[in-house]
Parts: sequence; structure tokens; C-alpha cells
Amino acid sequence: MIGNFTLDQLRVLVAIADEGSFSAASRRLRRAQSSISQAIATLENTHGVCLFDRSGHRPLLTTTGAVLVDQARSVLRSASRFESMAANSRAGVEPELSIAIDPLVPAKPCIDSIVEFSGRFPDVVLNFHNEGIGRAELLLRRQEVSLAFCTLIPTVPIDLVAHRLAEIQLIPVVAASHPLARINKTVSRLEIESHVQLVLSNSMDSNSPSYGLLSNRRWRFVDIHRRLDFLLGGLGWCRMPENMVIPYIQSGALVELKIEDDPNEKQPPLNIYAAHVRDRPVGVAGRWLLEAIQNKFG
Amino acid sequence: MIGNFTLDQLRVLVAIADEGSFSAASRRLRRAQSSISQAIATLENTHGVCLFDRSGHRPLLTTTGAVLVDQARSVLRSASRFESMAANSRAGVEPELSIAIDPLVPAKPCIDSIVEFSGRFPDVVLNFHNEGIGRAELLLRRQEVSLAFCTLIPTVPIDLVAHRLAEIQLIPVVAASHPLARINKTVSRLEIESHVQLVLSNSMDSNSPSYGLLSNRRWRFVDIHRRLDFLLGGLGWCRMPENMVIPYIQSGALVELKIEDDPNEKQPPLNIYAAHVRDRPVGVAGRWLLEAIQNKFG
DNA sequence: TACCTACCATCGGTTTTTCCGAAGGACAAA
DNA sequence: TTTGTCCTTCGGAAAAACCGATGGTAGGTA
Repeated sequence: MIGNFTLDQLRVLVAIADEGSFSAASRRLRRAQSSISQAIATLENTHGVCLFDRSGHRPLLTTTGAVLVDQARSVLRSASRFESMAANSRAGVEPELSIAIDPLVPAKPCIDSIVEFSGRFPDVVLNFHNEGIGRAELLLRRQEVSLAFCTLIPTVPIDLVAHRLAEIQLIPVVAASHPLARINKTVSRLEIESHVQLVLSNSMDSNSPSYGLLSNRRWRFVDIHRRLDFLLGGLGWCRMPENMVIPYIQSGALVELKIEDDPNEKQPPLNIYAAHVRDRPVGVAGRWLLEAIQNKFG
Repeated sequence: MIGNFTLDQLRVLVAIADEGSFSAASRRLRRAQSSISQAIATLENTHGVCLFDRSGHRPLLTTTGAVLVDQARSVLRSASRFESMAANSRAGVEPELSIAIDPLVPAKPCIDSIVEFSGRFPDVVLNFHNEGIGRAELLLRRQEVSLAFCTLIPTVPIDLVAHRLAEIQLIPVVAASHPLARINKTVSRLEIESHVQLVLSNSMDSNSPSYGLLSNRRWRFVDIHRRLDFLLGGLGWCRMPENMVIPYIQSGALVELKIEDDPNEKQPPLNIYAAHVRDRPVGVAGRWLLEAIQNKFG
């Protein structure tokens, strides 16, 4: 059972340890010196320990006193954290923030913003979901996250508020070693149908919406980087975000496919949004993160 | 700056969270129910937050309330630790305990005892020194450790209190592949002088006392296990604790040397002691550890 | 040595806080 | 509707903290 001692006593204790004397501590805390004396006396009595050696001119911490000062600091840090969390909540900062990011969303702006976020809101617990394509939107609807960075296809749903962050160009690519790469001209849809297409999908939902499917044979991936590995290995073709594959195209490892009469070619580039549910507005911290990421993309 | 809220308020908060209602908390804490109400009210007012949703029949934690309950638990754990440390000191348990162990001391009894120690004295910071041979005694004298498990050669110094833990038999051994191993009879001292002896010594002190030296060529080791590696590699001979090399002798990797007219053969086996400085008695935790290790050896 | 200053403990008196019991309103179950 | 449980509010009582004054002690200084 925890006894009855107060945070105030601990604060007095560390003030003395910092200032070196009871009087100095009393000045720092704007209190009478006798108050300091009494606080320490009750602290010592309730725990039955001796904190200071008063034999000399100025009080010296005993060894147990020094240890307890350390622990008192720890208690006060914890209490101070309690306070700042309360202050956060008073200011409308949500205590925890859950976000989700689709695999197609470029990682660097998000990572940079999150790093800044952790410095700005050290007490906000940030939960992070990084799952298969389309999952971010799903988690948003399930209220498991309050903010999602994702694609929204084919259009922005009415129940979501979405801020456009960027657009990414998907281009069909294949490894230089792949048979499709040897065709130097436009590839017919018939030819492409017989080759494996590496498609992104989320793990569970086999009937999740899919766009840009051309091949009959599809290998499914949750992780776009793993798909890139297979792509580089020459095991199939797929559409990839331009910025992810440019270095490989320049090095010759990948080549861009020209698909005959490609219905996706006329489509606008894929939009990346920051989205939240309309009736559940995000808190201060969420808005801050949203704006930070918008700036990074802008 | 830390405001003025009390540990008591936090305790009330978690009591309510645990029991599910203000009244139940009041019963648990043996206080009037109005007191609970007021404590929470002041806690809410001083921080400007709302902890409970009172609209229903029984109070429900708000989201910020739930977060603050968690943090309150953390503060109380820290405070409770403060208390137990104070109780330790009252009972004469030293706040931290520094010990040193010589490389020749068998590790297992020490490790087992230390594991038990950590369970028995979770708040005692245990500092551990594991250095070259003879260093433990040195650290004891420098007051850097208060307890040492070590050999004391040639005899127990007057200023130390030593409890004999065990005796270990040192036997001269060499790898089966080593030239000395091919001599099937007693090895003469002249023969042995020309081979490398692998000796334990502490790193710094080149003139530290050495015993049982026979060879002219010596390779020095701080770590007995590394010396064992070299020994097994056939790079020299040395005396090893019997229990460390028995498995290797049985497997044939090492063979015991019979040294002609060995002055060390008549010596009693090496004694392992637990020692501390006479005028600086060890505290409760140290005595406990000492007795635990004595029992393990006994 | 004597003095002076800075330091801490102790003691009443006062102020502030906390606690209790009673009264009152809200909600749910019977 | 009644009953029981729960929370809030309020005034008075009890406890705790705070202050200022006083006195004793250790170090530094003339």
C-alpha cells in the first residue's frame, strides 16, 4: 500500500539537492524556510529515513538521500508528463493519433513529417498502419485510424474529406531480361495477356477493387517493395510509380512498356490524398500532421 | 513548471478506474464518497480537463481520462518505487551494491545467485566487475566494490574479511596435438621451460604477483576462456581449474601433464573466497548475496 | 578571540486544504 | 411508483501547511 507523501515534498527535496541548502531552496520556491524544514522533516518521518547530514554547516545528502533524490526526480518527471498530457487534452490535442498509409504513397515526406511530429507532440501516442493497398481507406471507415494517406479510386467517396497531396504517374515496366522487353515496338494486348502481371492487393480481400488489370495470370503482392524485387527478377510486369523506377530505367535494369491501345494511358495520373471521415474531424495533432505532410508534398 | 496536484488525487483516480464507480472507490479507500467527488473535481479543475462522462448512470472515462489514468498509474508506480527504496534504506539495504569476480571463480553459482538476488532486491542497483586476475582484490581496496569473489594469494590479507567458498584444483594441461603431450612420462622442468606457458594476468599491471610460473616464454591472458581457446589450439600449456577441463580431457582434446618435481603439486588447492574490507561491512543485500553464494558452493 | 553571517530546527498562530455527513437530483431496476 | 444506487453540493469540523519569530550552531573574518 502506498503511503501518504506528496509530490510537493519531492519537489522540495530536489530543490534542496539542486540549490545546496534549505534556505536557497526556500528562496527558489518562494516559501518560508521553516516550510522547507518541515516538509523534509515530515518526509523523513513518514519513511523513517535520514535524508540529510546536518552536522556540517550546510546539509549534505546521505547516500540513501542521494538515491532517493534520483528517484524523486523520476517521480516528478512522470508527474510532469501527466501534466503535459492534461494540458494537451485541454488544448484539443488528441491523446493518440492513428494513421494509415497506402503502399503507393511516397514514404519520404511521410517519414520526415512524422519525425517532426514526434518532436512537436512528444506525448501523443502515434499508431501507424502500413498495410496492403486499399486497406488505409478501409481502416478509416472502421474508425481504426483517424487519418489516412492513400489513393481513392475511382473517385473520392462522399463520406470522406480528402486533401489532394500529389499525383503519381504509373508507368508499365518490365525487367530488361523479360521476354516482353525484347519486343522493341508497342506490345499488343494479346501478347501481354499471356504474361504474369504483378498486382498489388490487400491480403484478405480477394474481391477488392482492381484497376488496370490486363493479364490473365496475376501474382498478388501486399508490399510494393517485394513486388519491385520480383519485377527486377524478371518474373512479370506491372505498373509502378514513376519515381520508384526511374533509377532502374536509367540503369537499364527496367524498360518501359508501350502497350497498344492501353485504356489506362489516357487516365489522369493517380492522386494521393490525405483523408478523414467527414463527421469525425481530426484533432489538433492530426491537423498539424496533415498540414506538415501537405507542405512536404507541396 | 509543475503544478500542485497530489499523489492522493491520482490514487483516487485509478481507484475509480479500477472499481468502476466513485462510491466503490470510496469504499475501497475507506473514505467518504463526497471526498472522492471533491478530489476528482479539484483534479479536473486544476488541469482544466474532464476526466469522466457523468451523463450515464455510472461515470465513464473520457478518452483523455483513460490516457491520464494510464499516466497516473505510471506516476504511482514511480512513487511506489520511491517508497520501497526508502523502506530498503530503513532496513539497512544498501541502495547499490558493487561486486567483482575473478576469472578463476566458477561462474554458474554466481550467476544463479545474482538471478535470485535481482528477484529479491529489485531496487538495488547491482554493479558488476569482471576483469583480469587479481583485479577484484584491487577494486576492493580502491573501494570501488564492496564485495569480491576471488582468490587470495599467497594468503588472506589482514585488512580483509574472507569467507572460503570452495577450493579448485589446478592441473597442468596441454592440447593433445602439442609436443609436450607426446612425452608419455613425466616432463622435466628443463623440457617445459622451452614451451610457451599461457598465463593469466591483469592487463595493466605487468608486475602483478604471479605464481606457478615455470616457462621462460609466457603469453598473457585476461580472459580465461580465451586462454582455453589458445590451449585447445595447441599453442601452449597452462594450469587450468579441473572442472573447466575435465570434459576436454575425457574427450582426448587435452591431456594432463606430469611435471617432474613440480613445486606447485604439493601446494594445497587454490581457495576461492568471498571477501570485503574489514572496516567497511557490507549491507543487508550484500550479506544476502554472500550467503546465497556460500550456499550454492556449499 | 570576538564578531558576523548564513544556516537549520522549533514553536505558536493563522490560513488553506481536506474530510465528513447530510441533503438533493438523476438514473435504472423492480 | 417505489426503491436503491450513484453523483453533486454545501456547511461545519478536522487536519495540514504555511508563516514569522526565536534560538542554536557552524564557518568565515577582523
